[in-house]
Amino acid sequence: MPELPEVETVKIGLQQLLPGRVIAAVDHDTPKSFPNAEADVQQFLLGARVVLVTRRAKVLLIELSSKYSLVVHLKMTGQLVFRGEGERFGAGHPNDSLIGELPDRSTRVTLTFSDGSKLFFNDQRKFGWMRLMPTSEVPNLDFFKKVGPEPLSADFTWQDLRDRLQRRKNTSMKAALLDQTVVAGIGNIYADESLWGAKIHPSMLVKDVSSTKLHTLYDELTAVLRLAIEKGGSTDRNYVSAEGKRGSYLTFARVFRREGQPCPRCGTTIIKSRVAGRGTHTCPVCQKAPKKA
DNA sequence: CACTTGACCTGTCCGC
DNA sequence: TGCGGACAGGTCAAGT
Repeated sequence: MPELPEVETVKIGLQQLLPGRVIAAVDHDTPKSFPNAEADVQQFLLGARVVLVTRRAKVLLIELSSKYSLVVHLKMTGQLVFRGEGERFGAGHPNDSLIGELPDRSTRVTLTFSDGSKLFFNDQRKFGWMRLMPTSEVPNLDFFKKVGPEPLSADFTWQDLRDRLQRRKNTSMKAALLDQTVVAGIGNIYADESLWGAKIHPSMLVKDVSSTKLHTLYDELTAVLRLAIEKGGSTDRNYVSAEGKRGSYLTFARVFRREGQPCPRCGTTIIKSRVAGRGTHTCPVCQKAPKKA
């Protein structure tokens, strides 16, 4: 579900809401969603204070005063929603919350803070997880050792994008952009949106795309990620912010989920196909398909 | 090694 | 209305 802009939006919300709160209790259902030893929970989670909330790639890091961190991956359908004590508002409430009473049937973990407020980890498909581990060991996770640079960091240049994509020269542009070891945080939505922006067909092999096009892709990718963060991310069905609010980027999307509608650049009907095993949206005129091999 | 495909889960939508 | 199959924004393991 959530890609970089969605996880960033959740992080911004949690960083405003959580630091200083002390964890008083935890409830969870499947070990898959919360794969932590009970002894660690007792010693390093309960009684710990939240110090800082950060993000790397699509992963959230909730740093605790115990020198442990809660590492959270929302995968496809995860949500992290905060509720103050006594708050039970749902859809239609003035705060624009998308979801209702919590916990609900997708709630996998509930953290209760000493002031009565709660953080709910919901995950319909159970792909996501919330893992407690020493903060110092987080960078040693396989995922973090392999993951590529943050596309919005100040020192990430178009040449970096070009060089890293070209490590996957024989694969499609779409597969290369989705590869988290190339660049961190890009998923299906922003891959399609940025490739449309740069007029690159997702099936084009990386080696067949010019440097000029890759420079344009860098501009489009960074712009679309920034816009999406500004709009609070994309809500298709599941995603909500830490406050339970929808993101509005899809209102601005040019091709994603817009099959059958006109291309905003040339008016041709947007089509949906399958590239790299994923639903893929393109303008058949703006994005010229490579010749079949 | 580089690259692709299937598995992990639940819910929803679409066609018959 | 019911049922089967395809599909959904991510990542791994296993396959070619």
